Amino acid sequence: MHSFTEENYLKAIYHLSDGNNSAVSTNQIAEITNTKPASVTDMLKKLADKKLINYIRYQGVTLTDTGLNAAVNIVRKHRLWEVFLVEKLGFKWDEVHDIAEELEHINSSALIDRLDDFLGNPAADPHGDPIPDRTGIFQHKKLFKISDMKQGQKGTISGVSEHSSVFLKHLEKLSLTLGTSITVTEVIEFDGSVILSIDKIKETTISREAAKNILVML
Amino acid sequence: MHSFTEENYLKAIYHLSDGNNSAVSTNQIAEITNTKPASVTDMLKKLADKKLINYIRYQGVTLTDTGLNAAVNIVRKHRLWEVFLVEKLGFKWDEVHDIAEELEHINSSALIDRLDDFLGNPAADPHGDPIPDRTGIFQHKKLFKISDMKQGQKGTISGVSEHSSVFLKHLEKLSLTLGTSITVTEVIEFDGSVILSIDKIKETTISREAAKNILVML
DNA sequence: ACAAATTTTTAGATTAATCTAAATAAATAA
DNA sequence: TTATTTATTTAGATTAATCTAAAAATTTGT
Repeated sequence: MHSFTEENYLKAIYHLSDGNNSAVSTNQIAEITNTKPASVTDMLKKLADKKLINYIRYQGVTLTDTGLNAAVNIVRKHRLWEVFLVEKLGFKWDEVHDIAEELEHINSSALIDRLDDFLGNPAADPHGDPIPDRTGIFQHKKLFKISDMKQGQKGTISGVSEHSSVFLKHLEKLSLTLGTSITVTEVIEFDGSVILSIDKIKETTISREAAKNILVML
Repeated sequence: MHSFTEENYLKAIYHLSDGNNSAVSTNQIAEITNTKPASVTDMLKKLADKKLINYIRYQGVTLTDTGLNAAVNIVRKHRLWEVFLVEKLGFKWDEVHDIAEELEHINSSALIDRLDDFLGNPAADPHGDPIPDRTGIFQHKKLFKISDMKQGQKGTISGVSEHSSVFLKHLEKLSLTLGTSITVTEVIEFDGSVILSIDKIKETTISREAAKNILVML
């Protein structure tokens, strides 16, 4: 198995390459793993030796099949644990990230497969992110940013692309939680703010920044 | 917080000191942590510096109040996770130890207190070991080894003092699981074997070695 | 296209946890 | 009580993951 640290690097590379397996830079990895670029270089050499990444000096990295597999498995564990924390233990969606960050490193496929069944094989985590099945396959629906919607378009909030507690609490306060139906009433030209009607009842204005991070199913 | 490794040493010392906080030797610790005595000495110095243990060279160690507290907390987490694995995920009692060994290091009191409530604040784990409450207090009933029982005595199986998978599977095969009522039919003088009647129906013979590791409530 | 800025890597240290081999202290046994 | 055995500690190395400072490669801007 891979060390706790190696797993965190694989996960970081996975998240940074955005599903496309596009090349990721040393500095980007350093940033999200809270380490220095020099440390990242060391680890990249190690991961390359283990054939988990494709690495050429000065040219960034991509995950190999093995590395991608490992990364997807960590993501699967993270998201299933988040569902457990929210659905079974009653945590709020903004409280689960850090705990899941620890739980995702527990190593037992029997555990995770049973947990998956116990939770009813959920398709998405509490933030709407898709959960890969035990073979690593994602079931994703196409989602759109509110910031890309035009006046009059309707949709159902189905995900977020920013997971910070402040942002999630903010959304909760505005009743912009998963499953909520919204219609774009107006897009303000001045600053890109968006006025939404929620469940056809109340109206709210959100900043362009917020609109970019809320994902809807049309 | 304490490192994963420090926690394992504290737990080892706790288990070895048998609830009495009696002094534990370097070699004993090395044995159950699968390390060498020299490594243990190094760690003991570190734990002593952190005031988690009372350590005088060549004289073994005991836990300080802080150290005891930390150890009991790990035990609490281990046992609650075991209940979760058996009661909620359907694992057998002989399958949960290793997984709980990993889960016990997850650090979040919110998590563990919610888990405790979710499980209905169980008093004991799947092997009958008592689970301390969030303040560290154990609720233990007095248990007796079958090997100490006399002919004719009755009791309910309420715990085991050996947790290996082989032993637990063996007990399961003999229907000697927690909650089973037994009566000592006969104690064989020759080798200390014990003949039991189970639920007043069938009879089984167990070795003295097995009898020493099954605990009953009279 | 070349100088300047940025990114990445190398070199050399540090810390935590471990080890082996040797030295020392304590316990045991003749 | 002295010699032997056993337990424990010290000394000195090793490995994984990190760091800072300096060097090298790449990218950018004029």
